[in-house]
Amino acid sequence: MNRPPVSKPLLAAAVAAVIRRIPRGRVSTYGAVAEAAGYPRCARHVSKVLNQVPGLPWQRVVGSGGRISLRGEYGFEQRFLLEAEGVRFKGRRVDMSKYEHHFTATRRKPVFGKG
DNA sequence: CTTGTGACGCATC
DNA sequence: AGATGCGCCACAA
Repeated sequence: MNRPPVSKPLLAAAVAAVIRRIPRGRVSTYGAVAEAAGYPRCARHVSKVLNQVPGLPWQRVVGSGGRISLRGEYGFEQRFLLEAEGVRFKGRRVDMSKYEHHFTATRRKPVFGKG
């Protein structure tokens, strides 16, 4: 199933909003952020948003499996910032079993009862 | 229109 | 576990 081309501003806003929901000391992945923002398979765009939108907790977005995608100095910077907020690593990867943040499913339908 | 590129992700060797 | 290939998606040349 194809999807029409994404709208840049909408994607940027949605993705940025999702990234802002990642709590301190937690991480998410490019793919998961894209999906939670409503743009599955747009992982590559997430990195672009991280680049263009200032003030985001950019260090909390890592590659699948907890890998640091950034190369060189920026890679060290990201790891440093994450460890500074308590995220532990297993080798070169974030220990995702402990630190991956799972977004609460976007609720599209009304909920009855206590909701 | 074709080709190359990227803070991606998954399958395969 | 590390290296490669290929699909993905938008953009620049």
